[in-house]
Amino acid sequence: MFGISLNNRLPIHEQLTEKITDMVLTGALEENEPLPSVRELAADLGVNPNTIQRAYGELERIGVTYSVSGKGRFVTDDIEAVRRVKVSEGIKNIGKEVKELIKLGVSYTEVIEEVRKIYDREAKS
Amino acid sequence: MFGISLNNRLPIHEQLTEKITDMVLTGALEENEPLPSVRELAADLGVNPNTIQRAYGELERIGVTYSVSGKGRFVTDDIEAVRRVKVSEGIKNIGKEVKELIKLGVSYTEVIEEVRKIYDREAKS
Amino acid sequence: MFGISLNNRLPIHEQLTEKITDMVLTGALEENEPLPSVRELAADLGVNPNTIQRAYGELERIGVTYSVSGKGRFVTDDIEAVRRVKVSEGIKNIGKEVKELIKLGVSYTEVIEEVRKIYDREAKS
Amino acid sequence: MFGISLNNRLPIHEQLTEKITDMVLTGALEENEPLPSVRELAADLGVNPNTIQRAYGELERIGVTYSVSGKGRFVTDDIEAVRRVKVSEGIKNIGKEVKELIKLGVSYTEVIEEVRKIYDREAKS
DNA sequence: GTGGTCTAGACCACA
DNA sequence: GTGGTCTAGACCACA
Repeated sequence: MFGISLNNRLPIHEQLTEKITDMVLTGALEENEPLPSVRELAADLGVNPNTIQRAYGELERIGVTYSVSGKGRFVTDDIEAVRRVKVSEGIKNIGKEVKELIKLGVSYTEVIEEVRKIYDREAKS
Repeated sequence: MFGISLNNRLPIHEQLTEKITDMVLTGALEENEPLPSVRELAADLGVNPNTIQRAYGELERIGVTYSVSGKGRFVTDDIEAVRRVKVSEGIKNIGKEVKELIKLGVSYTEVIEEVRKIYDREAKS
Repeated sequence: MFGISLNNRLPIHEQLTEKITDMVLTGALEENEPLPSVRELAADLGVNPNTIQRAYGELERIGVTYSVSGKGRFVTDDIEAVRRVKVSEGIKNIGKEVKELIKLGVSYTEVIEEVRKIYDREAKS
Repeated sequence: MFGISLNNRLPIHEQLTEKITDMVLTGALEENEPLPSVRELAADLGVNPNTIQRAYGELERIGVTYSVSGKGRFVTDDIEAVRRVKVSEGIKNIGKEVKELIKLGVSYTEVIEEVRKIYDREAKS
């Protein structure tokens, strides 16, 4: 269903949260689209319902989904907002890493060079 | 002594490993300088000797320290090697983050702009 | 269960790490196969859980196993990678020994002859 | 004096034993040559006399030295015998490693190739 | 005294 | 129940 493989070292609930967020951001899940119920998804994935519950709770907390009582859970109607949050998180993380590299004596040019390489590689694929 | 605050969520042994690695890389600890003994540091930090032992074990595994039996532990005599490992780790991490941003539609120019900002800020301080 | 004899001079945790790595490489343990839980194996071997924990930690560090939180530990899904590491370690060790023999004046032909003998013996068995 | 650096992870007494054996085998120490006294060497190396005592004991046990009561310790008068022991030890070690590689599926030709490489490299230097 | 190993047992997050 | 972390404390080799 969700194509989630659980052999990772990350806690399952985090994997799920990440995966669903990813699907929302890539358009695999659309705005206001309903998500499977806790029980259904738990059965599908062969996972404890508590684990699904936890992932769904996190998704709601970070604004990826909303719930309508008695109806179920749905993808947010403002995916763009989620994207913005993710972008700013990513930039914050890069900031941390770059600071680390500065402390280690890596120059601006070297960092830029690395970033360029990645863009070249990814652009092709 | 080591100015280690243990209020983080990170396991104590990891905090210690990180802290000492940092001190080695910033020059606060010099090549071949002796580290406090397991028992001494444990007493200083109010922590169990096993926890120190574990951190010291990790430091040795990653090449930050070496131990001389019956004598104690010392900072590696090749700090530069540690630095190289840390740099390549940092670059790998940036790679991951940049890929993430590409997926989110952030352009090359925007990423570069962010990196430049950080360099400007850090260069001043 | 694991047929581990703990009468060696090697630390128990190292014996265990070695034994399990061996079982993985010889196919006695298959990819993604679950390992006994820390507590279970500790009881089986009459050894402290911490000692098992330590061995399991090493196995994870060297990529022989992975752990899924709340579920347990499993044999890596890429045994071939472990094999490659072990081969390169073995070759490095032979290198050291051969250098030693060269220093002692042993000729190329003599070393080769010894290697051939071992292959003959092992091929038969 | 003996050019021994003690920053290794090996116990000092083992380092000393190895170093002196090496000096005997390379001709740096000659047959029947006297060794420094325990006290003298301990002072020279800034090491506990017990440690020297222990190394000297091992050297005598493996036939590298002999002691004349009241006179001191001397290099064996049959260095060739020491060499033979070392050679057979080296061959035994290679045997172990080769067996390991056979278990890992490495072919005879590959091992030979590696040995040849090392000979080529060492022959030049 | 110094590090290395191990036992005994508690507590936590995760499932 | 399962792994991860930590405390408390013993014993050993090495110096």
